[in-house]
Amino acid sequence: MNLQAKKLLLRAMSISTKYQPKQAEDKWYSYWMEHGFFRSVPDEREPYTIVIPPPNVTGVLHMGHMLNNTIQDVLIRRARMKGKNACWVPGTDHASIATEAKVVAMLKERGINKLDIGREKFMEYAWEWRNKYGGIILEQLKKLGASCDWDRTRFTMDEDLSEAVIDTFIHLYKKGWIYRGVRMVNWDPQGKTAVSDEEVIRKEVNQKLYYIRYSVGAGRGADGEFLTIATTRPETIMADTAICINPNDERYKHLHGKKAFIPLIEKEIPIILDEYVDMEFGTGCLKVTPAHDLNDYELGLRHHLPVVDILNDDGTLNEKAQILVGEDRFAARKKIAPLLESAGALEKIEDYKSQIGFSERTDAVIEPKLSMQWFCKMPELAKPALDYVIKGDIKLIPDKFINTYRYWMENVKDWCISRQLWWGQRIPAWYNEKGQWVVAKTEAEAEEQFRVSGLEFSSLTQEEDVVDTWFSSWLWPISVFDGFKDPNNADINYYYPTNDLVTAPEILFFWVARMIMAGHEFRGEIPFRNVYLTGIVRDKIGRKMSKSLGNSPDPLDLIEKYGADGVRVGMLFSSPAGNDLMFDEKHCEQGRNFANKVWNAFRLVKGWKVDEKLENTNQVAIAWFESRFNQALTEIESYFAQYRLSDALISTYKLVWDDFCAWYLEMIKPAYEHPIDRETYDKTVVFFENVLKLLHPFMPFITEELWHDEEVFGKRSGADCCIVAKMPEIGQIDTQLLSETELVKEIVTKIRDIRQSKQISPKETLNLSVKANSGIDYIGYKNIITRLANIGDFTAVKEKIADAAAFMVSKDEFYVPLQLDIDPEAEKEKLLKEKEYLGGFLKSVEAKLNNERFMQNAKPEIIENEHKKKADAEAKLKIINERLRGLAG
RNA sequence: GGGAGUUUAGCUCAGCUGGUUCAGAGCAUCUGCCUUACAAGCAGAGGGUCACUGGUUCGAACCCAGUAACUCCCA
Repeated sequence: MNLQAKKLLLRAMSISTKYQPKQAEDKWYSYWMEHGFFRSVPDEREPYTIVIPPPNVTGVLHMGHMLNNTIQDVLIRRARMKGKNACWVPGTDHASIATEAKVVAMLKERGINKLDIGREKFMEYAWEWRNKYGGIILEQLKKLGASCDWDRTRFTMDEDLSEAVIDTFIHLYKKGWIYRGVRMVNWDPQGKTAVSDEEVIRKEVNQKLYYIRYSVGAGRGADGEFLTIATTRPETIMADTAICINPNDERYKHLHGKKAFIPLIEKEIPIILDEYVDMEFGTGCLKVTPAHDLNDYELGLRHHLPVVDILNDDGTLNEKAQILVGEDRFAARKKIAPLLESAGALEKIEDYKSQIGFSERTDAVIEPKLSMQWFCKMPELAKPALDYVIKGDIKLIPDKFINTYRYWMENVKDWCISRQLWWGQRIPAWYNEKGQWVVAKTEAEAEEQFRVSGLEFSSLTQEEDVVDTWFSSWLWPISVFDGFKDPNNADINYYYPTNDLVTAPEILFFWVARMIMAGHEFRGEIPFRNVYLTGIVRDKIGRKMSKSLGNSPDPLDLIEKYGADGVRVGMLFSSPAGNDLMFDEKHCEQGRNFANKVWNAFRLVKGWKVDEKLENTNQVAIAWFESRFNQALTEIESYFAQYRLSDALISTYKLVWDDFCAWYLEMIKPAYEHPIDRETYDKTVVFFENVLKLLHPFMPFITEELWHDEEVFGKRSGADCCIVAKMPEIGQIDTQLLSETELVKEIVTKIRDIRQSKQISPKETLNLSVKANSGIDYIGYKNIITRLANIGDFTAVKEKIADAAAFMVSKDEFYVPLQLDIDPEAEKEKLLKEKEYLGGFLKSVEAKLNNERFMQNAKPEIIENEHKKKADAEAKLKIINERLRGLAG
């Protein structure tokens, strides 16, 4: 049997050489749940609170959620282990448009039309849908290990939360900050609702620019006088109510005061003058369509033009268009071109690129449309919300977003809060038969108001519209703690303001800014202290990961493949705050490999047998790792304080893989089938426990799994879990020991290098001598060096040794006597190369020291350092010269 | 059109107040290894005009100005 086969057999018999995440994940997640470790109730400890950005109830977990929730879970687990009362509140958002669209689609499949069944029946179906599918995403979060307090799960349409929406609506209305009016809004013809400016996504699109002739003057047709306009929307010419030219445009001076005729329908419209018209664009003549363009609408207001709206709510042409009635706007656009052509009114068609608005939720092309909507005044809400961020009461991480935030808050427009949908909180306004209205919480209160103001009514009807989804989610940090219904309850007083909010920069204005406004308006304080803005998860070639592109891996598949811990580590490896993350599955693989490394390190320690009689020969290694651990811990704490999670993870990774596994465990590892002494073993077990704690926020499952190994850690009580273990605190750091050990590592590496280059097997024992010019006591590290480099004798000498491979570490000389011939020429070449380099270095240092201006301007410690560099280099040069002389002789 | 950001090794990114031999890490690559925890591993190695051009400075990846490319936000 060869070695490979033997090894495979051995593996099959003992515990697996590979970490198997699956069972551990299910087991420990249930265990944590059963023991209520995620549960938080107010107590005497300091609270640490995060409210989840509620994912859409229609949503399924995507990579953005993975990143976002991994970060939140790392923060919450860390806080928990630092002795805070950690509370992470989960929940979902009802997402008006998206959900209503799904339900409408579902009904359509069953042959049911929303309008036929009416509002109440529709809401029944919608609730049925959400009860069936609404929780999926939260279940998926559990697979990731999210340690949310599930008992606190909220939904933005829960009764209490909806009531808060209605109450705040009434509150703002009474303050005069909510009003109703006809305005140009962004109309989504597919969702058949208004959407806010923020929900419109502008994209550049290839279009056609149509040049259309309008005949001019009384004798139209006869003398053939016409003017030409350029438009991308020929199907709206029937809604034109004027032609506009720039009064300064010499080409059209003769048209002042004349009339033009819309082709096809031959409707007479005035030619008006306004400097708004860009003489350079198109022909310099602009068709004015107040009903279907925001700028035209404003132009129309200035010139008192009538408004002719030729579009239905679904984007088809209505009878006011006179022609193409019933056609969809895009179909009409295609069909009108030949009509114009045959009427001799189409001059030419050009290709043209321009920005068009699309609905964020339905991706339909947005139609500017005049309609009666509800608005919320923003300036007074925005002012304090801006101040909190400017003054630093709320920190944005990274702070580069402050500028963007400020710009938006200083240029904020009134918020269109009504939506022509059913799924959501219905606006509490009540109308009589004449269309007069009041705002009231209930019909009875509304009736009372009508009576008080002496208005007649026989029956009242409630406003059909619901409020914008964000009008409920802006209350989230308050409403999840019942802060509206019961403003002084124990929860809100304890948990609010929350600590950290982790979200995507895309919704900084949509959501974050408005939560700050709501926090100030309804509680007089900030809703959270820090906003951690994650990047967008992109694929390898920089495209945003999306379902429609099909470039996003299914997160659950990733978890299946690499384990939840592996995926969490993979997500965090390259995700500094605010920077987009170029996702590569390779990172998850690296995360999985890391878990496996920890697993195997544990197998090693677990396999050791203690011999109580043995003496501890590992004091130096133990002292070193202790210092190294504390040094790394200092670094990691500092990264966390700066929200540099990626750096914190990388530091942890290196501490565990390089320092603990590659160096420390190798330093103390007993020879095969040899026992270990009690003291070293016990210390190592403590180190391992500390390592597990440090790793836990990043890799909760494997750490919990190992934590409970009875053989190594003994039997633990049911509540003694890694998830609630106390995070290690920074202890003593022996800097001299640390720096000397770095030299020791260098010695070991150099010896390994000699073996590699001279083809000496690692199994062959070599001897080593040191001529320590620096005065460092290398013999004190004898145990470490002999074990790691397989050295037999290690002695200190006063003179150099002949017939030995030589190398230098710092300014100390090391000799490995070898039977082999040493090639003096190669040796000489190496030394000369080093000498040349050192010479150059020394020259540059001396140049600095001889530079008067450097000596005048540089800080004293810098100068001192240059002196030291000089002395070191000179010492080293001296040794090299001696050795060169030795070789020559 | 306005604003912000990015540009450092093949890839993803660090590099803080300008000052160590400062040009770094991980991944990938190459070489050698089944060495009794781990081949999902170990040992070693190579790899960069710090986008470009100027300036400030005793000294610049870092500060300033300009240029280019890319990204995002707003109109």
